[in-house]
Amino acid sequence: MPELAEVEWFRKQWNPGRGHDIVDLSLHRRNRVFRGANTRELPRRLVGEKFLTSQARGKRMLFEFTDNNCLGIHLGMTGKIRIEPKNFRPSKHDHLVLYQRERALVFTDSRQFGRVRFHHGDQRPDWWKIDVPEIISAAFNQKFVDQFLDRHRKAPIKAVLLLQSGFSGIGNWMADEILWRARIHPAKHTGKLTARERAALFDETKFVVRKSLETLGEDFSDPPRSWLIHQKWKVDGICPRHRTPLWHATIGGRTTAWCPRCQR
DNA sequence: ACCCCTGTTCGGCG
DNA sequence: CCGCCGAACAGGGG
Repeated sequence: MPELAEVEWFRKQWNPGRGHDIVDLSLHRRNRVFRGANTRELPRRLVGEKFLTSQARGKRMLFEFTDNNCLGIHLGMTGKIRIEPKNFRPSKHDHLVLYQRERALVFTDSRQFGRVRFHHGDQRPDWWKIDVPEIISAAFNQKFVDQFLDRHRKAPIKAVLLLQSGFSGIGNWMADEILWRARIHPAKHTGKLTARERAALFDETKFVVRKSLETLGEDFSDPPRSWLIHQKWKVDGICPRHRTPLWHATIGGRTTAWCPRCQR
């Protein structure tokens, strides 16, 4: 389920463990979620250290520990983060468990499209340095969006909204929500967007992200009832504006829902 | 059985 | 070299 707002909520689930030592650790080092990670060094370095803090960038999360250790976690399609009691016994898909004296911090992912990275050193790891402006930041402005759209003129706008190098943290449902609000057909090629459409796209991206963080990101509560997300997966989904039946197609490689009346 | 999936990466192709 | 597209990854649910 995770796009930027859900990622933000999952990240906070480990907050009760901040300031407490890791006293033991469980992982299955051959699992695909650890691809590229040094799974011998990870337990050796982390046990005995204190979990300090965490942050998110788009769909990526960074968890920081004492002695210059950090974990990067990406949730992929089915990744989840949660807290369990200190005597928790991991099952098949609980790939990483950090045990503290009072609780266990668990990362689970049935499909293993997610990923766990580990880094030790006083510099931030290269995979965290990637410098894409967060959508809620001032650096994500109309100029940045226009330049990004210009670099991808031949692609359908739906596909461009899914590119993490420009729209950091946007995924399939947020992309559809933004296009519906901005009244842009998802298959429209980016180079054909008018200046008015580009401005709407920028405004609605900011709006959808901000409102999603206030609801899903805060306490996992639903976004407003008037949003497209509540209709897009229904067989008989309708446009929340005027009840026109939604259309569905694969655009940009992903299932897409839109209103044929609002979005042309 | 068969088809679907809120993500990313890689190889082929134009 | 750039950028677009489809396939692959893996497992659970309808």
